[in-house]
Amino acid sequence: MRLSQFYLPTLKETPKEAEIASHRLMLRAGMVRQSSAGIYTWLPLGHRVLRRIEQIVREEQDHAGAQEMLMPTIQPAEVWRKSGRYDDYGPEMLRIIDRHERELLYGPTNEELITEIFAATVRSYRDLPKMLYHIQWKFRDEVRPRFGVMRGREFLMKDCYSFDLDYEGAVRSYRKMFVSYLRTFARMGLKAIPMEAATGPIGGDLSHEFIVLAPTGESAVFCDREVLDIDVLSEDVDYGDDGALGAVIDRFTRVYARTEEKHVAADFEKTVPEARRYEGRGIEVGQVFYFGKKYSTPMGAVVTGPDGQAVTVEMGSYGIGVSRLVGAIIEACHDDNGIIWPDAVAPFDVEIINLRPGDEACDAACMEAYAKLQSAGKDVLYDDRDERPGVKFADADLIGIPWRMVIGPRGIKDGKVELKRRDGTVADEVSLAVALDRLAAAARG
RNA sequence: CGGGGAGUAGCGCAGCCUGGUAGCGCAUCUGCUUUGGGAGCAGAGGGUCGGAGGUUCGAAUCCUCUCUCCCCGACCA
Repeated sequence: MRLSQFYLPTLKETPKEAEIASHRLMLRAGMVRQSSAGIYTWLPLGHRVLRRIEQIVREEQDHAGAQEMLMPTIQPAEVWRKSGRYDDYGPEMLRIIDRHERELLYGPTNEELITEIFAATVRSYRDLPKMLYHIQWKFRDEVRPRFGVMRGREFLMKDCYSFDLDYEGAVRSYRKMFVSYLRTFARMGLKAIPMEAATGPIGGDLSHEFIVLAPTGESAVFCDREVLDIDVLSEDVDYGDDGALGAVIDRFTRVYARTEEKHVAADFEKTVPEARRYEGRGIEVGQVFYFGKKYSTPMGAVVTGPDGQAVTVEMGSYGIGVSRLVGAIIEACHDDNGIIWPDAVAPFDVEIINLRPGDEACDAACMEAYAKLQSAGKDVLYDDRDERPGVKFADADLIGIPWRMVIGPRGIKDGKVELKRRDGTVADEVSLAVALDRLAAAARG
């Protein structure tokens, strides 16, 4: 993509409503525009990141054995009456009346809908277990939306639902999702720590929140630093091996890691040596619940068991805040000049900066790099704008593409280009050919 | 929902107290000069002053009502 053609309305000054880093940077980098309180338009740069995050979530869900589907945003009130939540959910639920005076709502979550579909279509224990998910926009009419996309009213969420014949099966499903969440967040370059959680209005008795450590997070968290160093990506997980899943989960859950609500200072001090105590703040990016028959009973999700008897299925639900993750990643990955995207979610892999458009040697080198990187499968942003170098550097820092190739007249006469990582780990002057080789070899994350 | 604050050009703001017909910086457009970290000069365009009523010869400014947005708190992917 040529930057001169790209729809990227960056801002030099910060709109005054934005308080926290991710919100400021998303507005300044031209990723989103606010439409009304807690509702955002995703501009091309932001949309690219959203899609990449969504894709990682999708791949890990599929890998864990879940199947993707798509439920509507608008739901009938009727199914919520059946579960008893229509009145319980309160003013957070956006209620809608259509032209026939039918009561509808914009879905804040989908337990009712999926359970109804399941109940209507699945008859036998032979069809179990099942894990079904979708990635769809939700609406919760928050009293006070804030922090940009981190607490919006409209947000993109992946929600998965598991159906099992018995408790043991439900726990197996829970474990699969637990491990897939560990992998999902790790792939995005995040340290997301599972912490014991309260179950809230969704109900149930087994739940963990996944918390990304960030100083501007909404929850206070306390954990053993040991949990920060666990690597879940280097080993390949066999989702069919319940023992292996249990072992991974145990490594995380045996050490102290709790949010404020569950924190007990005396336990923390007793079980964690002082040097390993981490106290900070975090952002909740996912939560997993086991809730048994809370919905399957009222909604009639019943299958025939092996003995011919009717069995009410065991369920769980598993959410990831996809749009919130965009903000959470920025909170965890930025500096004073802008965003520092982890490779896996970056909107582009490489940015080429032409310091002197119109200069024959610079233009030729840039076009060569642009073409070769693209044919090597890289997403390339080429800053071919007729702007001064300072403007280009400032914008590049702001939008935070992981790799940067700077091509200017000073270097090009010695046959050199500058190759830099936005995170500061690489800054070299090398020949164009060497730079291209190194970028071609660079992992995308 | 309790408490606080703000709506004036795309963004950031001044003007309001003490009414007299809207201004600054950045951005945008044109031209020239510049070009390795947000350039300089010259010129130009752009505003129902959130909205509705009222007071007045006259309202961005005073009064009443209203809408929207933000911040702190309580609640939440």
